[in-house]
Parts: sequence; C-alpha cells; structure tokens
Amino acid sequence: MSDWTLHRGDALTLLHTLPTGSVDAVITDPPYNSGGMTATQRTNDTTRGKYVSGDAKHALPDFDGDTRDQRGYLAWMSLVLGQCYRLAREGGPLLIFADWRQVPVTSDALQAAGWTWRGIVPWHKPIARPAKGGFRRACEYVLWATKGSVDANRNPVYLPGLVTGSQPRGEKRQHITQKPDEVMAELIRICAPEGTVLDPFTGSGSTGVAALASGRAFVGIELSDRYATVARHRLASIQTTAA
Amino acid sequence: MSDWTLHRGDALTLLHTLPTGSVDAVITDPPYNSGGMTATQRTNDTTRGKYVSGDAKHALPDFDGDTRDQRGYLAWMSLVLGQCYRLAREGGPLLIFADWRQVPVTSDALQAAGWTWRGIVPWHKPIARPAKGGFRRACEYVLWATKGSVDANRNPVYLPGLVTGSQPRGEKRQHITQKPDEVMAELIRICAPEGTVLDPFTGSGSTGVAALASGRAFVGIELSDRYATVARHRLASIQTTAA
DNA sequence: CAAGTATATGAATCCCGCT
DNA sequence: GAGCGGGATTCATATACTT
Repeated sequence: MSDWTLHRGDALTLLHTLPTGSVDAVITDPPYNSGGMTATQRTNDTTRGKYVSGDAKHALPDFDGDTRDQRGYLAWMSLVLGQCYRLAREGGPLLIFADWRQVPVTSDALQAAGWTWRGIVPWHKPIARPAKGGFRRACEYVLWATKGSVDANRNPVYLPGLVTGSQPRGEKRQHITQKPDEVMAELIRICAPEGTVLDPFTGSGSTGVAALASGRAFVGIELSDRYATVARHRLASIQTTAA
Repeated sequence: MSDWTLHRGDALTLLHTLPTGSVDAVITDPPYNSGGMTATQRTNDTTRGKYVSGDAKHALPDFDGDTRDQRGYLAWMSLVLGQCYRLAREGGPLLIFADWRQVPVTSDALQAAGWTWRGIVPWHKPIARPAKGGFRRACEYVLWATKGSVDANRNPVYLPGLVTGSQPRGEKRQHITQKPDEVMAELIRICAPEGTVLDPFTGSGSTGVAALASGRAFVGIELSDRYATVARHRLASIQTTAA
C-alpha cells in the first residue's frame, strides 16, 4: 500500500509543524530564483518569461516564490533547510536541485543549516538549446548532503556520479520545471528502502511519484493550489497501480 | 608553424610581467587545494597522499602550491585571475577547472577579479571509484567566464554542455592531474581560431598541446622545474609533427 | 585477425586504532 | 579528545593478453 501526505501551504510555515526526526531523506527542487541577469528581470518577469523560451507553445501556469535576490535566497533557503535538518533522522541524506548560478549559494545555505556537503551530481539534459559562441547549458545540478556521517550500512547502494534524462514533453509535462521519472528513480535510491521522503517544494510531485513507485513513503508540501491538485492526482494514480 | 612560450616560475609574479591585452583566452587547471575532509589533511598532506588512491602503482611526483585553506585560496586565486583579466582581450573567455568542493570559491574568485561568470561545464570521468552509500564522484567542473560580453561573431562555435574523457594512463600519463587530450581539444575551441591561449598553471602542458594542435598560440607558466621540462618536451613534439 | 578474457586503477573516503 | 596513519572498499573502462 502506498503511503503519502500532501500539505498545501507555505513550506517554511508548515515545516515548523512537522515532528523532529520524522523523515529519512529530503529530496527537493526549490524555485531557483535565477534566470535573469539583473535584479529587475528576476523580480519583474513571471516564471514563464524566465524559464520558457519565447517560441514554446505549451501553456503551463506560473509558479510563485521565485522573486528573491541571492541574499534573500540564502537567508530563506537556510531557514527552510534548517527545518528540514530538524525533521531528518541522523545520517539521513538531502538532495537539492540547483541551476549553475545557484550552486554556490545553495551550498552555502545547506551548510549554514547544519548539513554536511558531500558532493554534486550533474543532471545532464541531452535535449538542450545550442548556444552560439559558447557552451550549451545542458546541465542542472543536484547537491548532495547528509545529516552527520553517511550511514552506508543502512543503505549500501552504489549510485552514479551523473544522471541523464530529458524533461518530459507534451502531455506528460505538468510543471515548467518537471524532472524526468528516470532521473528521480535513480536519485530516490539515496533514501533507505521503505523510508520516508520529504519534499517541501512538491510541484507536480515527481519526487513523490518516484518514492511511492519504489516502495517508500512520501510527505509533500506545495504552495500552489493548482499544482497541489496535479500532484494529488499523480500520487493517487501511483497508489492505484502499486496496490 | 607552432608558436609557444613557457615561463618557469611563480604564476602571480610572472603574470605581472606580461603585457596587457596580449592573450585571447585563459584556460587553466590550478592546484585545487582540496582533498580531505579536515583542514589539517588539506594543508599538511602531500598531493600524492590526497589525490592518489592507496592502491595505485604509478610513481608520479608531487606538485606544489596545494596547501591553502578556502580563504587563502580565494585571496590568491582572485589575484591570479585579476592578472589574467588584465592580460585578456575584451570579450575573451576564461575556462578554469575546479573539483566539486571548490566550485563556489572559484566562482567567487573569478567574479572578484572582474570576469563575468557564464556557466559550468561538467567534465565526466567514466573511470571513477564507486562510493558505498552514496554517489560516485565522477565529475570535475570547468567554470566558464568572459571579459565583458560574449563575442559570438568572432568565434561562432557551438560547444557541448558536458565533456567526457578518462585520464591518460600508463606511459601517456605525466602528471597526477593530467587532463585527457580529447577533453582539452573540445575546450580549446572557446578560443578564437589562431588566437593565443594563456595557462598560468601549465603542469604537463595539456592545454598547450591542444592549443598548438589546433593552430593556436600558447603562453604557459609552470612553477616546477620537473613539470616545466615535461611540458617543453610535449610542446616541442607538437611543433615537430605540426610543421 | 577478431573476439573473448584477465588485469590494473582512479584530483577517495570511511573506519579503526594508536599517539 | 583531536590528530594522524593504515587498510578495505569495489565498478567502469582501457589495456594487455589469450584463444
């Protein structure tokens, strides 16, 4: 039987209400607060303007919480990851997505929150826009950290140093920054078998889908009503197929 | 005809003596000052102790300049990259290698020196040791920056967002941290055709080899007598075969 | 000579025990 | 109690070697 909960509301507020030591792993993809070179671009554009090419035809809704500058992002993310630290059990892992621009500030935030930084796992997207006069931006980055020392005996896995997968397209794509299932299926293995995974920025719920599909439990938080509904549908359908 | 110079001595000292605006690109692989979880390990151990596996049989010599902590590394690298900035022409690119732990401090240093950060290109090494209970450390990172705006018309290339290649082995390997030729051959294309490439940490000279082999000129600096000699031999042999 | 087999090893890290 | 050294770990790949 699948086991999941999805809270709708602000991540920082709701994290305070959850019990200490109640999750085995935290895997999340926060709003990057990136995408614009200038502060004005970052705060004025909608998320669609920043992350979706002008010629894209699909019509996915914007998401909130994407208007912070780097200092604000550091302060906010430190608080969020500090709460996640409290909720995680000793030795539990954290995986957090970041684009290239947010890798330094994200590494600062997770360390400020008490996590021990363990490494970077690039996520390679084979389908990426070419860039004239320079390097294609084909990767995002997953920062890996642990609460204290690695508990290799509890979860003796050998995971790859690089994950590959293209973003879902067409019907399958429910969120602007949705992660491919095969990528999440690799990453979820960092959580001990049958453990509970927390994702305070659930979005369309790809982390939860991977957790349930692999026999793990899931606790999610999502601010947007619309995406919370999308995530509930996806999670419920896993429950059905896995039962 | 190949065109190269190799200065033997301290990078920071010698960079001051080179003329402003004299190079088209800076591509370098500094000592990472990494390796080891504790400050003592990082600053006291030799490069062999830090970077060479306990069961390795090769006898490559240590290299110097790898004993700084993060603050020292930031200060020193900012000065070095500031001089590189002076030497680069307007619009010229910088590529600098870093391991996962040094990505944030390296991005700080290059921006402190005036460069505009443009992205990260992961270098994937398929041959990497597995890690129990976590992710294999299979990547190093190339940080890409420019002096001012990207000059895409001068060098209208389309470069990959990820490079792959295994370290040279056996006879071909002359340095503990030698980069594979196929990786350098990709990266060198960021320099305008027939331009001049600067590498203030030449090591065994892989950057120079890629530059000369692709019809570019090369200016190198190397502290160690021993590696300067190795680099001179490699560069001279390219000169012969390319002539 | 092609194909299959054996071997070496990596910009480590963790754990343990001694100083 | 912190610092330090020694030993085990274990997979993808290049290379050498054998059939």
